[in-house]
Amino acid sequence: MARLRNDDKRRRILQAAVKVFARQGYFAARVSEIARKAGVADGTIYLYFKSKQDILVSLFDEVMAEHIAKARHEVAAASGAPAKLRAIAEHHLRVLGENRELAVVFQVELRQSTKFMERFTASWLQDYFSLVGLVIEQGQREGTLRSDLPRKLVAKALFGMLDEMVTSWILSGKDHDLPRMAAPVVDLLLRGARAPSLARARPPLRAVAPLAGGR
Amino acid sequence: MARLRNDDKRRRILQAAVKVFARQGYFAARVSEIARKAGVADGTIYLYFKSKQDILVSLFDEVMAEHIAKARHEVAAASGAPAKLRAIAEHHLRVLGENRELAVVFQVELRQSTKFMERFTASWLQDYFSLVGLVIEQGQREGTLRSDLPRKLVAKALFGMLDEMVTSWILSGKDHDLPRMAAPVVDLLLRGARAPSLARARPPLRAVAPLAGGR
Amino acid sequence: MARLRNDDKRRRILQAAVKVFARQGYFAARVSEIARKAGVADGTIYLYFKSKQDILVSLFDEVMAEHIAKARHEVAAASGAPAKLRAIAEHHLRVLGENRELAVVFQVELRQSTKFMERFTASWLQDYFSLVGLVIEQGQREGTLRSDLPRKLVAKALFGMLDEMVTSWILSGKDHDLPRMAAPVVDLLLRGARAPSLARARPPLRAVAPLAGGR
Amino acid sequence: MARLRNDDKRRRILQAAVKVFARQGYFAARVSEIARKAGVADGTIYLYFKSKQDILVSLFDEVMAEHIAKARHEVAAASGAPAKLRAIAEHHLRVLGENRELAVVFQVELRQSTKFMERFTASWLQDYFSLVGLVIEQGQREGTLRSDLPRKLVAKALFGMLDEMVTSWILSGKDHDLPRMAAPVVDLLLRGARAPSLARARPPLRAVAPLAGGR
DNA sequence: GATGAATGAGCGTTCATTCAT
DNA sequence: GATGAATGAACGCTCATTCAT
Repeated sequence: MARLRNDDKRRRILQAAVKVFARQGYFAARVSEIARKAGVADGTIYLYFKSKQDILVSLFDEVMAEHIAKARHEVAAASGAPAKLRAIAEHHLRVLGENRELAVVFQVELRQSTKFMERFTASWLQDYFSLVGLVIEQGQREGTLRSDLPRKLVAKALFGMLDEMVTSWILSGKDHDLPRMAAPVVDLLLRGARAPSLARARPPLRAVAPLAGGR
Repeated sequence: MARLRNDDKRRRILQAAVKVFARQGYFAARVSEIARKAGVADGTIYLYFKSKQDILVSLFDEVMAEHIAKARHEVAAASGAPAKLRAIAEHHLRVLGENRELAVVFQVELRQSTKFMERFTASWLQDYFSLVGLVIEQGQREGTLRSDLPRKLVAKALFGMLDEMVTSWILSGKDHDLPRMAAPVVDLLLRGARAPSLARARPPLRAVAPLAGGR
Repeated sequence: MARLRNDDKRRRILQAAVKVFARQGYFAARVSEIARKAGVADGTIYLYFKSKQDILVSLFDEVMAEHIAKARHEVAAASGAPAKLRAIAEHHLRVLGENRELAVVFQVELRQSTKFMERFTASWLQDYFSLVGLVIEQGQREGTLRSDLPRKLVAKALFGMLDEMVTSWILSGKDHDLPRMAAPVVDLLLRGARAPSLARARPPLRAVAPLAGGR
Repeated sequence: MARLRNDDKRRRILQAAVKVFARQGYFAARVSEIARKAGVADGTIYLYFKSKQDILVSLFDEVMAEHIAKARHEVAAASGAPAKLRAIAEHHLRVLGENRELAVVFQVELRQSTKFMERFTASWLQDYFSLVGLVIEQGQREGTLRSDLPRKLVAKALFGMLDEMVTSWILSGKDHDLPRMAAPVVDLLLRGARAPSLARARPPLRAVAPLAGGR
């Protein structure tokens, strides 16, 4: 019971923090404004979090814990490495595309310092990379992906491409559908930009939908 | 003469700022420490820059102005879209790979706020994207790149991949050679990750050198 | 209770401010010294006042609010315009004569800028002038004051005379009794400096041109 | 020759200072702005004045030196104490009424601190008071002024009345003619505010106690 | 004499955090 | 547990003054 009430208060603080961090940026954000928005006293924040920074870190950890599990699940449900990569990309863009404020916090505020980024990298990003790595390995075994691919590099490349799509989407201010971009990104990653040589008789390519906006 | 002395002082301030921003982060950086490192009085900073933030913005603008010109030059010197893309990637990684502190400032500190990022995006990144866009267009005309490529998306993808390589390199703390990664990144972008289908008789791929390090 | 503590703290800050402003002048006064003298932390000042200037303005407003009421009361208690004018003068000199530090703040520090003075003039001084104006009007009706007096000018003159007495007293450094001067000042104002001529058959007074505007 | 050029520069600095002090107030005034307005370099100011404060003090001293002499002259030219008092009042109001900026500096900026005021009081104001004192003494001898007048108090009263007229005029923002007020002020001082009683057989005046102190 | 670039001391104010209630 | 009044360390920036040219 007390547990429930506490959890509720903690959640309200985190939700308020997302809004405030997104709007003002981490440094300009005032703990007292988070408290006001969460409907608690300033001091109460410190019953649930060690410090202002701990709010940001907790935010990140809890959102990640939730989504990394879901991502693994979706990957497992897809069959074939290409489909699994598409699932990863879709999940990545869907999670951030559904909540612009959260996306701002993840794309901008979490990258305030090498300290934060190292932490981010050491925990969640390694999981992300190894998930992609496993998918690639499987693709290589099943023959759908080139066997000479440097796996870590591909993982970083995929993350980098998607990350840029998200950042671009945030800054564009436009409201086009972010997850829609998963398909063309993965398509580019899989097929590459190079024109097929004539000798290879290829069917005409399905045109990729023109992309809205941006950055 | 006076010109020289001023320029020298301004440059020393900017150089000191790179070091201090890289080490402490923009917010934690103290103007007085930049002054100390530059060998000038605190007040002197304000003869050359309007504010602390103006130091960061000027840093960015001046470094960009210098390198964007060089990049165009190198692109012009390369022949064929694939080689031009490689030139872009190499330039990107070389500039940041040569000066880790500058790279930290560009990868981390400049992304402190949506304000900064919007500025960055509106100026330099658009140039970057349109440069890549032109190269792709040329590649499509000359038949080396797929004609159905969404140009803006490819530009963003390339930037995102390289950006992630730089960030990864910074955070890894290791000292492998960043520009070396230009080739495999562009190779992946051009050829894609997908295995060639058997029907297409392809020569064995040159193995990409295993990538060092990290993140 | 909390009310008491707050009021007490606020009062202590104002009292400390009077001392510090009087001794150092408003500009040279340090907020941290006011805090130290009031026995609170620097930041506490800003729980009660918006800014350093707000301390000065509040000081003025609160002292005025208190004394203007008392002055009206004393005026009401006196009978006849001459006695009422004497009451005003006595009150004026008594209030400032009782607290030299407060007098310094009122005579010197509050006149730092046209901004402050305009504020002062617009609020309290208008009240002062209209109080005197009413008394003069009454005196004219009851026949104790000349009917051709320009009321506003007399009000300004009385204020100016008393104001100079206070300033003079402050700067003299001596400790004679300020309120004692109310009688001779009012006597001079009432009777004038001119010697009575024994047989003076006086021509009717030329009316003084009505005075434009003012303050 | 050099003398001439210097004097010109010095004068230009003082003229610029009047404008800047009047507009911004002494503390907010920037030495560099005075320099700019005077058409000289910042450093040049310090060839003519010891400090920012010295500009203000010099301003005051030089304007006073000029006008006090003129005032004495005008007093000498008038015959009879009442006319002499009128001459003083007219001079006072004319000098300040002719140059609103100078008036602002004298009424407001010069009263920034007890330091300044003590200086002002010790020099020029004593001259003012003794000039008035002599006139009163003469009036008493010639029988035009009451023989029981406390001379110093009358001098202060006259100054206070005129001072308030000037301040009032500055703050009113209106542009009525200041010197015009000399006559009614002196008339009030001479005749007093009391209505003449027709058949008043007056008892001899109770002497006012001699006033202590200074200024 | 004149310049103006350089100096560096100095301070109002904010706000994360604490702790008595 | 919850409160919110109180704390006090911390710092970007200004500007009167100097002095090398």
